[in-house]
Amino acid sequence: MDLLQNAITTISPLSTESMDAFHQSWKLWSVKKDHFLLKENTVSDYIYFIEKGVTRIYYYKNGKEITEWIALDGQFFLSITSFFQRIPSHLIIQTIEPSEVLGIHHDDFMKLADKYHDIERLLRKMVTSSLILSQVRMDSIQFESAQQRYERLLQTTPQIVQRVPLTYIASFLGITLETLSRIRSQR
Amino acid sequence: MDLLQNAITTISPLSTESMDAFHQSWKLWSVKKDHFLLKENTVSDYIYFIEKGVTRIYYYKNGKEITEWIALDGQFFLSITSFFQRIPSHLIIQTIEPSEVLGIHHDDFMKLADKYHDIERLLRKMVTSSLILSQVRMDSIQFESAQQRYERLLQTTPQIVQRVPLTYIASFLGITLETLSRIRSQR
DNA sequence: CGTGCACTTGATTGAAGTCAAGCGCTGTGG
DNA sequence: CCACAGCGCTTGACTTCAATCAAGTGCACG
Repeated sequence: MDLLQNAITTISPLSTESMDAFHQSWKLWSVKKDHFLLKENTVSDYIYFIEKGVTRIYYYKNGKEITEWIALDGQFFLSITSFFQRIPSHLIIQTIEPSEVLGIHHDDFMKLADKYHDIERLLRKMVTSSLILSQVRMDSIQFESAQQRYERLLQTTPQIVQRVPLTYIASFLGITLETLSRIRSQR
Repeated sequence: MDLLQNAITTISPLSTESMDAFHQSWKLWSVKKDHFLLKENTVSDYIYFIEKGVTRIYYYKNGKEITEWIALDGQFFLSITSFFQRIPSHLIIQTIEPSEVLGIHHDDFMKLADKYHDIERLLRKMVTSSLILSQVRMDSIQFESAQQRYERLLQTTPQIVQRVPLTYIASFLGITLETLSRIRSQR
């Protein structure tokens, strides 16, 4: 759990009391490759944190898989709309390596945020950084070429290419597998 | 100020004490058409709320104006990255009608969020809905055709077309003026 | 040993961008 | 009070980036 506690403190430090209460609310799952953490059309009750392993978040759009996010160790991930709006998610969350995954239930998180001001602040900061990330990603999708997006990925998270099949990476970058293949070949 | 108070209560109700303190921290500006609320390369200190009028948020990308957002009466707007990260913004905020604009300073908002738990919660909910909006918009840019994006705009905010020049709308939709013109002609 | 998955390569297509010209208001200076 | 400059928008010709469709290669593992 050290990795999680460390991640939390980096975002927004908690008092000992809050941290204790918060910390205890996380559950741990050790799952194998290709395990489903969230199935289609169910309400996503958890914010997850991946201690070890890789997961991808994807959904079906006109019969095709769209990878929305790939989370490597040390990252939080969730279905934003489902978790916050409490509506069934079209998203599917699946591990793509054997993984150690922590999760906190929506209701527990909200009760704690209500009880402890500093947990509410932590949540706000988590959402804020997610929002900033979302803006950066939108800009990337709108204005960068396929090539530039791939190169940005190589710079920010080079290990992703070693651990995740190209099909998922292509979809995550918003391009087809073929286009990604061509980009990779010409360098 | 009623419109603002109402908007706040809809997002997350505040206690009388919090609402009083919060309410008093907003300043009002009455500005004419084409007034700059935020200039390039300055830190954006305010979250704004438009009581009456229209503003657009834009920036320069390779010498071209990119309209990132258009805010009509009753909406909040801000430079997300600049406000939260306290870094100079490449964004420019300009009114495009004579407008009544309210704003709260970053430091005031943060002090209040620190002091009052329910104001922190309000801020969290504001950021959350902004995040959800950002996700929806990303999906739209990535998967919808120019035509579909225009039609979505017509459905969600039809008044925008009456009040905002097409150049800005095109840019807001992430398409060129020419493409928008062609879309509009064929119906 | 062969079936299928992960990826590559080639040919063709399509949506929207770019460049260029033109039209019709509107407002302002001679 | 007219003329013309410029803005807001339209229309046309051409280009481009990446998608789609279609084969094909090579490796992994059951």
